[in-house]
Amino acid sequence: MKRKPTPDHLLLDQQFCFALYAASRSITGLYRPLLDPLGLTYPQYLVMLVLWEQDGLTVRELGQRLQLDSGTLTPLLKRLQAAGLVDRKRRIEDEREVDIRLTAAGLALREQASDVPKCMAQRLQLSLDQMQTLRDELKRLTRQLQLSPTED
Amino acid sequence: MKRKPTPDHLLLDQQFCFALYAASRSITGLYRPLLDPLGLTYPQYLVMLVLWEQDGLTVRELGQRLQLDSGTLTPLLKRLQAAGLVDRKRRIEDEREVDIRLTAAGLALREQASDVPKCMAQRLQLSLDQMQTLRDELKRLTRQLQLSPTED
DNA sequence: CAAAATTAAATTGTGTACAATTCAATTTTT
DNA sequence: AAAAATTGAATTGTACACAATTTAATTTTG
Repeated sequence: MKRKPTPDHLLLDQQFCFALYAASRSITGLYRPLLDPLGLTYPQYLVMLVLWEQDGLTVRELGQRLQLDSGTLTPLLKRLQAAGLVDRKRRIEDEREVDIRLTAAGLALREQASDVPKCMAQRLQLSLDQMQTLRDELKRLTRQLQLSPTED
Repeated sequence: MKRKPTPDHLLLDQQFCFALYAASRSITGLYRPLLDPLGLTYPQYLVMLVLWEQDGLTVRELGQRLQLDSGTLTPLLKRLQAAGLVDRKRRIEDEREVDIRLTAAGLALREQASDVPKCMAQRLQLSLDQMQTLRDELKRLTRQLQLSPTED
């Protein structure tokens, strides 16, 4: 008695989601050798990108930007603080909120990070155009998912 | 004295990699309500997909397929074993290797999982064609990165 | 064939992710 | 204004990821 083979739609190689998951981890791995010298992990680098863009955000605002909650951000930010890259202090206007500010060292690190995107782009072997197209499709996808989380 | 603004290439919204990272986590979140009833996490679901496709792989072979190492797989597989979905035992031919086999319950779960891909596809709001195109681009990207990890 | 090298899992340690709860501060209601 | 509801971080607990080390088994070499 033969066993039914796996239907096509359950094959790993058919899964859009695995392709995404694998690509995401692959790329994080590609960042590692670039970020190690800066003393940053990839999620920490993302936090720094946001702060370089706009300093003095609260944990909540950082979370909105990066789609991460306080359970992830609080310990991550404490590590950035321990590394001397950010300061954390309660807002005077509202003591519930914690203000995250770059230190001088944190701001200075931006210069060192300045080459990272170019290095990555080279390693990715994608044209700028391909990269933008793919990026925008992914952004659209993410936006779509966040608008209608369970409906449809 | 004005501070230099962040150069464009360091803006979060410009980052291809953040788009990928955010999309990946978004989609994992979308799987959660579908997989919860099966008692699986998303990475556990991926392991099950591989085993449904080909039963009796070693930890190493599973790792190759999913790009995960034993540090991730060993505890994950122990949890699947604790859930009664797989058996783990040393190979007789080579006692270093651990053979992972579906239990009857593990095999039976495939029927329940059968609708998951269709549900996901619906929620993603992408045509089958768009999904395949995007998937194949991501696969190509991952393959590319694994071929030339640091060179170029 | 015994020592050295290699290999496969497991273990250890660090750092995310994220659900759920807690705690304190602020707003809203009554 | 006091009680109730809400909000923002932090905390707790579970589950990945992944580098690095350890352990045991097998191969390769001298």
